[in-house]
Amino acid sequence: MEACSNRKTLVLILGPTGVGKTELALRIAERYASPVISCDSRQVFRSIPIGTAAPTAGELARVKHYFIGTRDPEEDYNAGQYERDALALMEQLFADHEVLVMTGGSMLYADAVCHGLDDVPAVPREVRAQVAYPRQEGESREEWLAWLQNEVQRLDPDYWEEVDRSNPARLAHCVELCMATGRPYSLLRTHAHKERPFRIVKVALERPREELYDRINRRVEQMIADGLVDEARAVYPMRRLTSLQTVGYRELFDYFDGRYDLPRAIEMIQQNTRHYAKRQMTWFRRDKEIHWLNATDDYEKNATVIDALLRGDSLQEDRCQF
RNA sequence: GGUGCCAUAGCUCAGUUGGUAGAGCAAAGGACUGAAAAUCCUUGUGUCACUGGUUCGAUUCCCGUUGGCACCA
Repeated sequence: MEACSNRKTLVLILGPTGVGKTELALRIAERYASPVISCDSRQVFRSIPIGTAAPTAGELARVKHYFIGTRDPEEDYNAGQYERDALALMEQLFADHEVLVMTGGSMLYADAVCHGLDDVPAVPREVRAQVAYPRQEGESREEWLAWLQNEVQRLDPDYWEEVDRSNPARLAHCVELCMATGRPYSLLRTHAHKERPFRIVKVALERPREELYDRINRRVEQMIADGLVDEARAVYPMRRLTSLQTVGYRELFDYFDGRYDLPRAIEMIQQNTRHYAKRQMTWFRRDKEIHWLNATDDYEKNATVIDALLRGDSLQEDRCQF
């Protein structure tokens, strides 16, 4: 334990959307006099606070937050950028904090902070435009997928052996990087886990499926009552942007386009949010570093567990290697 | 009241010339290294409304019952 002289600790509060992360994070942050560092790929953008369930003005006033509404939806933002931004920020903050609280549901962003992504160059927008669907007027999804498959086979046969060949997002990313660098993407994929100069304690909230889904359904109703439709209408002209490929907006864009009526759009938002929560649970379940907390327990009980984890007297958690 | 049509998965429906059934959607499980609230993969849940008959065997054919729809009164 004395080998672990560096006690700087990041407390990462994870869990599916709607489980109750925000309130727990605020209280833990207050308890440790830490700001809250958001780990959310959509709350970073301004103009879309309602649909992304961003912290409210009241919550933002309670505790200093980072990465909430700090980017323009027009910007390309991604997990790699977030890794750099978050680490730079934490380096500063650790100068006068022993404990920092981070929370959010963006799985890849959390992994990027915990062990880093491979070092890959940024892909110029022109290259992305060449690969993006549709490549020309009238191209079908099938044609695009077939083209991506061909390109990956040609440019990166090794990656072809391991990719999910029916997943256009994966294939397109490979093609973009091959085109941008002139080398196979698989050479960049080392999956080396970077070491961080601080300790990481990961907790995640869980609650019974039925209860979670009920909270999600009700939260969507509340978002509508809070003005989500107007918020979506305001960003409708930018609907093609990556930042707006987001649950709560796509469905309303379809409603604006006359694909279905508002009640149907609301049902779709609820359903897609449930799907999203399910994917998050699948991801987090696999992460053996996570300590699970019952979201239905009271705050005091969960805070006590977190205190214990921070003291390092947990079963196996003291994985500090400094 | 009469006649006709319908009743099959959570929903919408297909189907079995008699050998206990399958699609879409919902749902569940999974994958995941720069769009990750994205993207993709896998899985089929059933007293085939109820009762009786014919039959080796009925979800399928026949009688009746119940419920729904339509038309006629």
